[in-house]
Amino acid sequence: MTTAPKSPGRPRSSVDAEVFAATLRTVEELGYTRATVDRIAAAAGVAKTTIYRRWPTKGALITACLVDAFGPPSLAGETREELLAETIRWTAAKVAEPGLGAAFAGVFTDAVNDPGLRGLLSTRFQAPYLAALRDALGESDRTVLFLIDVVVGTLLHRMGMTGEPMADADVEALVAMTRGVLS
Amino acid sequence: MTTAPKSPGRPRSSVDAEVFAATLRTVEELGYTRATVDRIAAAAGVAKTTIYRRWPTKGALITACLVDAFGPPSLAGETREELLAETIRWTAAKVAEPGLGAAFAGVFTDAVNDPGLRGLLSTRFQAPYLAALRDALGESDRTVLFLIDVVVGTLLHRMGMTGEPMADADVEALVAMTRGVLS
DNA sequence: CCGTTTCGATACTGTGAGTAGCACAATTGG
DNA sequence: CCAATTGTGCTACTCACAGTATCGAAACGG
Repeated sequence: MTTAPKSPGRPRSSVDAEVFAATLRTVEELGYTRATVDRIAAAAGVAKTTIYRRWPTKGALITACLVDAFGPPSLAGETREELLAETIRWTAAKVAEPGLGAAFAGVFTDAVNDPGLRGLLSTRFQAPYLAALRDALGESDRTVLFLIDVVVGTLLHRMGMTGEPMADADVEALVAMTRGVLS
Repeated sequence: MTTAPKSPGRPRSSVDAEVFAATLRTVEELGYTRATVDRIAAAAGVAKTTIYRRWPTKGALITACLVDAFGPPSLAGETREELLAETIRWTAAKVAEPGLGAAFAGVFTDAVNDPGLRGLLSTRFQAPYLAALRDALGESDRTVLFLIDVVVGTLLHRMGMTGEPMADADVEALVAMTRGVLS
């Protein structure tokens, strides 16, 4: 049991899912910058203060939203090459989902000059995938981090420069290119 | 002669170089977000209004600063492989220069949700390199754009996630990985 | 009923981008 | 020398948004 039903007082209304959905909806509609916390709160039918009671900053909210939307790492594939290829395709598909890519790029953007958010993003979001991939591929942290830089960096750069997610043909080029990285 | 010495009135004081230097200095010292236009102006010994008279937005200022700092594309190398490798090393070195990487990542970040800035960055900064590389490598726009996404995306992702530029060994891994992309 | 905690609403602070207006400086042309 | 013109510094604004404070009301357990 992870739930501790011991706490007194009014329980939290379960609106996390609604807030996450409203976040992605708002980001998809207005972009990351114009998706203000006020607007997200309004879209979720919730007071802004409620959001700030659960997530200390906008970056933390978006990070939690990303963690929720990406879900646990799915590691499928017979060989290591196939596993890596499927992971890249899965990442590309996630980034292409409405709102997700923009939210990712936006929070990443914010993180560049915000060490706190950078740590949060690195710990809560990237770390699980790093560990899972390291074990599944049997590669060093350094190699896996390099692969993450390449795959995520490429996908986000495309998204950022064009406003559109990467086309399937280019995703396959990415798959082919990274094949030689595995030891 | 591109200069038209025909204009009446007080000439512009030549402070562009000083402003660019102050911009990089301030970004290096305080990071992109805290490098406000007020602070950059103060560091350059210039009034904020003077900056806004020359560059309409902060993004435009940083973009101009990047164009100035990166300079024209240097295309050296006997073979196409060597040319690409040298270009990647040159890009990595530029991104690693104090302030430049952070400025690049910051403006890229801003551009994600600002179509105007995205166009500016794409036209004034990326386009010349795209054209030069396309001609020098004899590859399609699509392939060169893919390579730019990979190289720049990877370097910026590393910079963004760690706060530090990519180490030489990893740059060489990037060089090796992209070797197979050329037709 | 009571203590505790959350919720919604409103109002607020703080920061930074970008603008307006003005007095003064530096030019060109007569 | 003088007028017209344009750039500069300065001060003072507007506006948007992140994040905070406060307070009455609501929802639980005991």
